[in-house]
Amino acid sequence: MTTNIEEKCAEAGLKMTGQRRVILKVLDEASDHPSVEDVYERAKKLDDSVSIATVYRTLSLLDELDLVIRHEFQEGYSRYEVNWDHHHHLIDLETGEVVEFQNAELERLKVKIAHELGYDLVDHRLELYGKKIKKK
Amino acid sequence: MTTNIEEKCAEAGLKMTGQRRVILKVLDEASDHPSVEDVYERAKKLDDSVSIATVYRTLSLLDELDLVIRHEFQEGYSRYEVNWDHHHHLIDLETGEVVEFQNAELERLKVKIAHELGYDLVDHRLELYGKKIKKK
DNA sequence: GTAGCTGCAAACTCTTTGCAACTCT
DNA sequence: AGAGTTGCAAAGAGTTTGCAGCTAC
Repeated sequence: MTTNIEEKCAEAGLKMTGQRRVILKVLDEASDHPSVEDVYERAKKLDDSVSIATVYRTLSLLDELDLVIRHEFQEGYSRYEVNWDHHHHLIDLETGEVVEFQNAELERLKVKIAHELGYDLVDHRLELYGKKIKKK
Repeated sequence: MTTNIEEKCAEAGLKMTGQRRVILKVLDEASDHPSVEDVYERAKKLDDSVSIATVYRTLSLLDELDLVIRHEFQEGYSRYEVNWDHHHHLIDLETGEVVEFQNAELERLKVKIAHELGYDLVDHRLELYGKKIKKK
């Protein structure tokens, strides 16, 4: 069984090596937002010939192809996720947990703001940083 | 003449050394979003005894005190600006130029989104990435 | 066959830190 | 006087890269 992302790599003309297949599988199955180190650790469990240099190179490639999104949540390193659907993130300042959300009003607003400034919107990021409301 | 930011440093109990005064002056006069290296270069012109280690240490301190905002515009390094007023950024993908903007509707929306997810909003960032609309 | 991919290790960039000397308050 | 601050250089973290060998197509 090939993953959707694997098909897109083939379309882009990438050779499907064993290491890439493993890295794509890890990304495909990740429900979180793994760091390069995370991807490397998970990939090694499936195939310990994978090196961290290949993980870096593969993630850079996937980022260029827009198959993956690179995040910098002010942590000093990058985290990645498969570019399935468009959404944003709320980072829990107490636990580091990342909550995903979408909001139609926001999508409309951001295009409007960019146009008012004289720009065509190409990309954007919204990150909310918050603390869980305590139940009384 | 003391800058506003210098007064706030005094309130926070920081010693006002010559190096700090120069770094604060550089930040106070910056109308852009300088990197650490930028701040260092500008400070050195005013007082070449300033070291880059002090620039790093000072900017970290100012960030903790919320007198300054640290940005990571997906460039692999940090950029800073004085925390005068709350606003967001549109980054021109062709020139790297950074345009600042504010939007009341957005402010309302972000609080609403956080609450719907069960969070109190502490901080947030919105970055738009776009290309200038060409005049015909 | 060959262009592209890999692991390894070295190199690179950005940032932090230990230390002895110095300086605001 | 003394705690805080500094420059320097070394170390640390994350990431990139040159190279020789390997592999998908």
